[in-house]
Amino acid sequence: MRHWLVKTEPDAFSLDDLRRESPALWDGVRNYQARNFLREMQLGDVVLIQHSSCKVPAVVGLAVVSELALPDPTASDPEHKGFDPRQVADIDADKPPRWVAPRLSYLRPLRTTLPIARLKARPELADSHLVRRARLSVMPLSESEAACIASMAGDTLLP
DNA sequence: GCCAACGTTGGC
DNA sequence: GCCAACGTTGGC
Repeated sequence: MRHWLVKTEPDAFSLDDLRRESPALWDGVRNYQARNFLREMQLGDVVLIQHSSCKVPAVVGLAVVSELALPDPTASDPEHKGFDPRQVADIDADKPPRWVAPRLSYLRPLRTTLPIARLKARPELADSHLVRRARLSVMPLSESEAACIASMAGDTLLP
């Protein structure tokens, strides 16, 4: 079982929104590295939800992968902001879909929410994607990184 | 295939 | 709202 971290803007879709709408399609990702990570997600993997672009950016809660990544329907919808005609071309050509979305099911809030500033201060996380890769919205956590976050949050990070 | 211009993300 | 750190686009 792997651990992942995903970012979401709470004004658009918060942890509470996920709780109300669980399970939810995690759509709208339009970055190739993030897309590759979405493809790697396995059923039962635990996903840390991080609020971004808000007053206190922080890891706030947990979800679990409840359906493997499927073609992101918002990418084939011309009415949608995330529309990408190449998605339609890929599907028509029987190629793997360019953009995908897994389904995530709400788990719980973290016992202690963890502001990004606190995470960035930890030497154990200095080499993590979170610290090293600006703007990446989907990333894996190593076991040791997950263990560090678990201990900071007073949470097992288990489903 | 290089790279300058441009657009976006997201912490601060 | 600023701006650094990116990723993408398109002319050449």
